[in-house]
Amino acid sequence: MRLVVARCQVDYAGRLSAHLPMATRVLMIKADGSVLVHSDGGSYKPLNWMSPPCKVTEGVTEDGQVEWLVTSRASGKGPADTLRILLEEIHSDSEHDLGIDPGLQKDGVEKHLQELLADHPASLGTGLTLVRREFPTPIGPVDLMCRDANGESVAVEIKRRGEIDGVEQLTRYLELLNRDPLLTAKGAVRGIFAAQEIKPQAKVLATDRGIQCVTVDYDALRGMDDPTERLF
Amino acid sequence: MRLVVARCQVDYAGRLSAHLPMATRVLMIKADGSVLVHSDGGSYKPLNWMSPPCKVTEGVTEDGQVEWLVTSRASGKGPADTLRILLEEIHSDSEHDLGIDPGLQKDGVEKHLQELLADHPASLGTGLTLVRREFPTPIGPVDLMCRDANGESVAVEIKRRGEIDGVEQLTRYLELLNRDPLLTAKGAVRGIFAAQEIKPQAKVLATDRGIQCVTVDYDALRGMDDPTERLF
DNA sequence: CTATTCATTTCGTGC
DNA sequence: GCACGAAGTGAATAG
Repeated sequence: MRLVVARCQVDYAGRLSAHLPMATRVLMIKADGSVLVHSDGGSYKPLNWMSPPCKVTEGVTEDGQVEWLVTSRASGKGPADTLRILLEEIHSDSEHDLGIDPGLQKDGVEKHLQELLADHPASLGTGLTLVRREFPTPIGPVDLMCRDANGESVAVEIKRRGEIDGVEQLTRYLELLNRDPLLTAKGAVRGIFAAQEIKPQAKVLATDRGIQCVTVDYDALRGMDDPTERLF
Repeated sequence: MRLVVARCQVDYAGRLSAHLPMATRVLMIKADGSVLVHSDGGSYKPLNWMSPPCKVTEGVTEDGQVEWLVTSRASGKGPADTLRILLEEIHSDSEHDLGIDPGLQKDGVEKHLQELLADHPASLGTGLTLVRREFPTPIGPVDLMCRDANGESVAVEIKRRGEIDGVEQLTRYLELLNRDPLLTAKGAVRGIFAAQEIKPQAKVLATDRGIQCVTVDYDALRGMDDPTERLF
C-alpha cells in the first residue's frame, strides 16, 4: 500500500466523465493496483477511484509534472476506463507492507437477534418467558423454547428475513414437539415465527398453519441493552 | 486528515456487529471526525468505517495499548453506533492539512453523448450527416441539426435519460424549425429523440408526435474513439 | 454459472 | 426537511 499526499488534479473517463480541480488530496494505491482519491470530508466513498484489476503507469509531462495513468484491464467488453492524475506538489509519499487481511467477521444478525430475544422474550408476546435457547429436537434445535402465561409451550424460530423455508422448518419442529407429552401437558405447542422482515408468502403459509408471525424491531431491542455493553 | 498505519483490531456495533482481527491496516481520520479502516485490497469500500458526524476519543487500556472509541452522534433515533479500534503497534502517524476540496465535476454524460453523436451522426440513422451542433432557435439551441440521405432536415435532442419533458422540448423546437423555409425545402423537419435509456411514457409521447426514438449505446460510441483521446 | 436481492449503502433530486 | 430513485454501485445469496 502506497500513501501519497499531494496537490493533484484528476480526470476520469469511463462509465462517465469526471474532473477534479487541482487541490490537496490523499492518494491510496493498494497492492492490487487499485487507486483511491480521498478528500478530507464526505463519507467513506472516495472522490474518485479505479477498481481492480488495474495498472498504474507513472510518467512525466512536458512541463515536468508527475502524471499517473491508471487503466483498468477490462477484459474485452467496451473501452477501458482511464484515470489520469496530475501531481503538482507531493507533500508525502510512503510505502507500507500490510500483508493479507484476515477479513471482516459479520457476527450475524440472526444470532444477535436470538440473544436479544432470549433476553427479552416478552417482546414476542405478553407473558412469554424463556425456557431455554437452542431447545433440542431429533432434527435440530429450536431457536427459543418459551412458555406463555397459561403455561403452554411456545417454539420460536428466528430469522433475519422470514421466508417460506423458515416456516417449513418451524412446522417440522412443531410436529415433533407436539409428540412430547411433557410439552403438551397444558395444551399443544404453538409456534412463533420471528424475523426482522417477513415475506408475504411466508406470512400466508404461517397463518395457514396456525403459526404466529412477529416482526422484530432490531433497533428497539438493541435499545433495551446498554450500547457500550454490546462491544464484543 | 490524519493517516495512521498500525496493527489493529476493530469492533463495530451499530446496525450490525462486526469484528476485524488484529492485522496491519491504514486508518484514515477525516476532518469531520469520520474514520475509515482500509486494508490492502478489496474495492474502494473500507473494511469498516464510521460515518460523520462522529467523535474520536483516544484512550489507553489497562495493558497500555492505545484505544480509539469512535461514537456517532446519532440524534435521538436508536442507540448510537460505536467503533472500537485497539492499536497494538503504530507504524506511522501523520497529520495533513488538505483544505476544502473544490469537489467533483461530473461532466455530464449528456454533453459527452452530444460530442460523440456529433462525431458519429450515422449511428442515429443511416445516411445522417451533421449540419451543426447547438443549432440556434428562438427558444434555445437544438443539440444536433442533421440532414438525411434525401436532404431532409433532422433535429436531434439528446438526453441521458429520455423522459417526457425531453420530448416536449424537442416538440417545441420542431414547431419553430418547421416555420423556416430553408430547412423545410426538401420536406418537413423531423425529430430524433436520442438517449441512453428512454422511459416508456416518453416513448409513447414521442411516437404519438411522429418523433423517432433512438436508444444510444454509450459504450459502443465511446469505443469508436481512442480511449486515451477522451481525457479532457 | 447467472440472476436477484441487500447494503452500517451513499448520493442526488424533487416536493 | 423528507421521500424517492439511481449508482462508475459492490457483495451475498438463491436458483
